[in-house]
Amino acid sequence: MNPSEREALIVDGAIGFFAEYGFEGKTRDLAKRLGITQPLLYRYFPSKESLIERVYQEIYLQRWNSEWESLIPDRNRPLADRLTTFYRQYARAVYDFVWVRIFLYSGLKGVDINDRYLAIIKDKILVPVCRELRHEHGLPSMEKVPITSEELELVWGLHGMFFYRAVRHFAYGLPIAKNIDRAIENDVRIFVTGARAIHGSMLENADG
Amino acid sequence: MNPSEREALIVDGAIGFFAEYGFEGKTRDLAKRLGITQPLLYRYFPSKESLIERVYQEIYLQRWNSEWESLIPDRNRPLADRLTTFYRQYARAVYDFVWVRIFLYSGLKGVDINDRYLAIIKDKILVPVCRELRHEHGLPSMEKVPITSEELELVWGLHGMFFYRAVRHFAYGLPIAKNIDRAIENDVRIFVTGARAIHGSMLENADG
DNA sequence: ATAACTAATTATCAAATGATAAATAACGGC
DNA sequence: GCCGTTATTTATCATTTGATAATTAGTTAT
Repeated sequence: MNPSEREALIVDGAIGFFAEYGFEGKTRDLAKRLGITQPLLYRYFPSKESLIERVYQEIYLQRWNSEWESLIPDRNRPLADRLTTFYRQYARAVYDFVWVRIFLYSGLKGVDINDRYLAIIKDKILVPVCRELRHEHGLPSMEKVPITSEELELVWGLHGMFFYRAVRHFAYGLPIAKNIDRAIENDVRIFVTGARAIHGSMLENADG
Repeated sequence: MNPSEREALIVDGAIGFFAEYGFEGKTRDLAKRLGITQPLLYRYFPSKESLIERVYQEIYLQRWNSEWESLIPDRNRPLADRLTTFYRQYARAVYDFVWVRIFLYSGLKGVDINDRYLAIIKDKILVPVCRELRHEHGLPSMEKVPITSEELELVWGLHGMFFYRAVRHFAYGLPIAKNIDRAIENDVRIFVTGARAIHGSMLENADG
């Protein structure tokens, strides 16, 4: 088999394998799953750790759509629409066995790539959503009144509704809503409606 | 040292150790952390797996308060109060490094104790919350119209806001709200307000 | 067809790891 | 203080595991 093809096969197999067993999964078991011998892995990757590193790259870099970053601030559309659209598309990217589990395993392991990834979520999605909520609710801009930890917590709440659904399903094997699109629509409606009711009072007695 | 004391020390140490490194953590490292030799572990537990089993017992059984099960249906108090009280108390029990991480590690590992635990969450808390919401919103009782997967998803949403906060903090090391009690109050207000807005329409076009 | 190259396998190493056996240290009762 | 009991340690085993070296098999160019 030609090298680039074989390499892709190994990486693909490694993603599924580590997603299932965690990064302590044994190279021999991975090789068996791939139908190759264990030393062959070392012709393509100098060490197990370097293969794992490659798995991170593959998993994280491929599933982010930079259009989302311009979708959130697009005031031509109602905010609820933008949020629903974003989370539905995001679901198509990350409501996935291997993604969710590798994200959890690597988080528990403390890999730095998670920090970078979550910083993107925060800076490119959550903070912009806060900005839109301020605008929506006629509250002072972030330049005038900086974002508070309580406000950020509010939007992490929406993200939590979304992400915990995946944890429930892919980590704990529980059933989730049959109609994901509708579930996401519900998440967003609850969030938008609820946020309207409390966002204002939040900024009055802010303590950071 | 007397045996029961030593055993408790080992279990305690094991909880913290496995929470940090996962269940693939090495018995020698655990022993070192405890200031004892590795074979001594085997005088108290016949195998590593049995020690892990013991860790599960300790973690899960100790942190459930059966009073919560009667708190949720107590119609003398406003539902929002009951929910806020429950989640604040629950936070005191489970917003904890070792609990959250062992819960995640064991979930990914597929240990059956998680199924049992989550079944309790569902049957003793979430379904009852649905029942209260039905009552609150003047909707038909669950005996007349059985709970739908969409409704259950709604209350899992609140749970997700709550639990993902812990994941963010203890798995990914991110900062969370300074004032946890207020954050929980916000979760509940968003949920109750939002649910009021969508719960009714949910039961009309229900498809299970 | 054969040489050159390289993909892949077999054989193997050294360290790590769960577990056990034998030896030692500590403690309590008399 | 001596003796039996047991908590604990030292020494060690058998496997497992990541990694490497040597060998074989398969492909391509001439």
